[in-house]
Amino acid sequence: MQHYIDVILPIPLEKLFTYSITAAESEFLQPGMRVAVPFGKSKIYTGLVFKIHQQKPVGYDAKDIHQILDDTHITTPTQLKHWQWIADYYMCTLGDVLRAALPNSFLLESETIISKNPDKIINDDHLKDDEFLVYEALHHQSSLKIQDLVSILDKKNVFPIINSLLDKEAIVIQEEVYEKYKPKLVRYVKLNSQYADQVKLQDLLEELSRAPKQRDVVMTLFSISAQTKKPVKVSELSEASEASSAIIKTLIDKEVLEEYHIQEDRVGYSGDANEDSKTLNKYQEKALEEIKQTFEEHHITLLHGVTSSGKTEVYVKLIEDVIATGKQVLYLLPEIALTTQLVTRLETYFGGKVSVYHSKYSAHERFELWHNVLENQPKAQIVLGARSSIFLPYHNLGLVIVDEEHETSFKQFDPAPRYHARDAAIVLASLFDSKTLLGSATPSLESYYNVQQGKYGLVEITHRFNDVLMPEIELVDIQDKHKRKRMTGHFSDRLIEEMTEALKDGHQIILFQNRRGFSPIVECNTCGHAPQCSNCDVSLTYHQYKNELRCHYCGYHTAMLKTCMACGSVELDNKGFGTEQVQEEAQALFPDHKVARMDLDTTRGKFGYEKIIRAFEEKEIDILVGTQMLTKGLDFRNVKLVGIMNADNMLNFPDFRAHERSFQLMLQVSGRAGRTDERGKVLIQTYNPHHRILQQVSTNNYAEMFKEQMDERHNFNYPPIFRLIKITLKHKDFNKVNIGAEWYATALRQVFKSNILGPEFPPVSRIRNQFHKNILVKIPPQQSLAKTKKAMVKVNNSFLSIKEFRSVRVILNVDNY
DNA sequence: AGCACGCCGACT
DNA sequence: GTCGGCGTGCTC
Repeated sequence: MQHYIDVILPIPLEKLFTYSITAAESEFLQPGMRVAVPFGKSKIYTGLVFKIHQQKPVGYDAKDIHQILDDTHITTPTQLKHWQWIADYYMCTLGDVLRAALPNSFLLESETIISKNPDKIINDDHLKDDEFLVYEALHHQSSLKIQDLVSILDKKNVFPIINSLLDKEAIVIQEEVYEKYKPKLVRYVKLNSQYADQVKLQDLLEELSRAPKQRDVVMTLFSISAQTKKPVKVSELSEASEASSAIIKTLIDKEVLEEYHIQEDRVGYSGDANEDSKTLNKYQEKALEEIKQTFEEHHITLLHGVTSSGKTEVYVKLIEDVIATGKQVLYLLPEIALTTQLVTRLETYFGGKVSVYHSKYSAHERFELWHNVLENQPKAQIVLGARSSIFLPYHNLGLVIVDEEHETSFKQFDPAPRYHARDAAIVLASLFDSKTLLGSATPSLESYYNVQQGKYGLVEITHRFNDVLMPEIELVDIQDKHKRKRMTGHFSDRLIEEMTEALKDGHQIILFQNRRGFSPIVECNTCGHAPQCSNCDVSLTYHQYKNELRCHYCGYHTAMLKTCMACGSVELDNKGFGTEQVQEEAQALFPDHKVARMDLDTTRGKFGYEKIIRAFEEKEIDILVGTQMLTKGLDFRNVKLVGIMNADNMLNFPDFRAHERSFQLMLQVSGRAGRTDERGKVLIQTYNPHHRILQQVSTNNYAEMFKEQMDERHNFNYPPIFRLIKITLKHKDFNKVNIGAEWYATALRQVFKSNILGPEFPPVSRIRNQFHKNILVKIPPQQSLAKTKKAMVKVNNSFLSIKEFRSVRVILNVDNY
């Protein structure tokens, strides 16, 4: 009996690949193990065993596998089911999912190793110049890699030379696979245990007073370990105390310090005492009870708690319950919120049971966490992670928490799989037959809609922790201020007043300026009106090259207006202002105070973000100017005032979710104000203080916002009523994209009629020399998703079978919002 | 996706 | 004459 395996390869091909294995191998192999397999003429890839069977493939001979790479499966059957769901739902291949899911160090690729043919002596005369160079180099070095050849020959394509050398039997080549992972040992120091005793410690310090450098080192060690409550690395200590390694070595030799090694294990938390979780206040207590109740009837519950209501403590209680039963917990957060206080907070409650998974972590760290989860180790019982942590090999997941559920960064846009981590996490939980808790102060419309539809349970917390009042929100009409010449740059007199006041009392200020989109929208300087598309609920975008206004959704366009449609003014403006300008102006207004900026530019470095946060917490910064980054998971105690510089450019953003996003963003920023005893204040500057969303923000009226926005979504057939799939065509040839997109859209229209929008150029139509064009498929609520996708795949296949279009890249993005 | 094969222009 | 551009087709 012949045995075969179907293997997932990390390439975007629809098919699985079948290899033949021996009977012994079939005994040993299980789905979820990795194998190295030959692929194509010369490559060896790492593949994952998907299925073991005895069906001989028709039409080709299966190759033998190269090697088995694992002793036990590294993925679980549930995980493979989940991946299959992701591949189906988000219209990508299992290979795409595999590549996103496995830490890089699992996916070894082969490397070609070139060495001399020992059985043959070649006369140099028979070699051409390039060949001679290579052969010559092999005299000095026994083996060479492709990269080495490239640099020796200074040529890109070295394969012809390798081939001719092979023909002449001068060399042999070999494909080698490397295990990339090596455990890493790090040197740590601690005070020798004999000095745990206070008296002995006193004596030691006394003794060291004659060796000031050594004394410094010991003192620094104290302060570091007091601050971080973590083991201290030798490197850290020597850097912080500016002591040479010789001094530290002396101390170790004198047995003052003790040296030890730890296998570097991610950011494993090693502080000892776990703090007991906090007692809940009555609102939290009630919420907790309600969550447990709703879990009786629903698999998913939405926790809608105002900012600073202490949702985290409620999560902590739920997590405690679940881990007591020995199950695992996944706590999903937007990437950026992970770098902050929250991690530390959970670590103080759960200590070594928390593991963090996050794209900033190295391949090694991910590799280790993977194993810890797979082996169901206690230290990975709670995984705190960004979106990619949904791919880990959970065993018995008991609870999934998705915090800041409304965050759009849960959706991956590029590359495939273009999954939404919240939605994929819900599916994951259901595969374990366990519960999901979504948390947000400003839930996404889709989740709240699901509550309304009875799919999710709902629990609300309407009081802030310690009964701190919600900040007072004031709208400042800057159109009026402009008219009355009460503006200094972008600052209204009201804002300056409040800022002066806050600074006088030693409070801190946050100024929020959302970075505007790439293509500017047009705004009337007199009335603030921005022209809207007549078919879609979005603002039109100004396109300089044609001097026209366009809608990016339906393609509607019109010549650039000469006068404002609302008030007739000729002062139409399309200039934006960003955080940098705000920072400059704020500094000029308050020269005696420290103003800092937090946006993509200033947080680029590895710890840039933490540095600014730290500085702000330590009150080294009085005024912090920033973008949306400010809204995520930060807990500043001393902020009294939040200023939103211009609410309009958020509201007028050309996206059907602009209003929802603005509402969420503004409430989230507002939540940064007044977190302790004093009531905070929020000033929102706008040209349009009567805008419904601004009214709803100022009264914190989520229900009304939800209702009105849902009406809009109903009227314009947008999610969550309709579903969306975006198709992007890319090619470096402008015409090809144009003609191709037209063909594609026409083909789709034959099936879906008017539910196809576009093709339309995106705001940035050329990226990296590739032209882009978008088609939007709207899927009515009654229409089967599976059938829709099937029909789309069919269109896609016929498209790609047309010769001229074969080179056009097609990207399918399901739920592209 | 890679990567080889194959067919045309511009240079040592 | 070759080097190398990228169109085309294939990978178990």
